Amino acid sequence: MHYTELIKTIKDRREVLQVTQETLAELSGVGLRTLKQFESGKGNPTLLTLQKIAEVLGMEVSLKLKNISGSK
Amino acid sequence: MHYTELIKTIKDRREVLQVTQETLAELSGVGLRTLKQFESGKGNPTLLTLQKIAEVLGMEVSLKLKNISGSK
DNA sequence: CGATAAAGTGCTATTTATTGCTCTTTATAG
DNA sequence: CTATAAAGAGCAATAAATAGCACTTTATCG
Repeated sequence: MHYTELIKTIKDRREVLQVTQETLAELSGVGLRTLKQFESGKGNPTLLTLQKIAEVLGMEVSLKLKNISGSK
Repeated sequence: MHYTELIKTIKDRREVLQVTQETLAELSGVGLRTLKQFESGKGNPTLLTLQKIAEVLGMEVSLKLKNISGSK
């Protein structure tokens, strides 16, 4: 997943769950400023920050192989 | 994927490809020190750093939903 | 139009990641 | 045991992420 895709995934997921940035920030323990920066495409969050955000949204950060045609 | 799993995934993948930390650092543009810290479990890399490392190893960082029983 | 809620931005202090250098530790091979 | 290669770690400078505060922008509603 490209950088902008990751952002969109988080953003979309948050909107599906109808959670505001403010609420997500509180629930995840990530600063509101950090979350805003990230979602507006201006951040380079640490892995920990990304994991905390993903966790609240019922998601997880993972690493997967590219190019594997049989992966689906 | 939990934090230690992510590290292990990178480490294992690097060893499968028989690439040293030094080579991976050069190819990815990430500092050797940073890579060493990460693999030894002492880092909290930025998303960009993780992406650069994963890229060279033919992998990618992704976000996926948890709890979906039918995901496999 | 004005009011409200949510998102985005400038500024800035503090913390932390990144990096190179050097040194140590841990295999592995001769 | 010695030599070599790879990985790990202390130290320190620099760059960057985090975070709060206040302000602006945008969208929605009455």
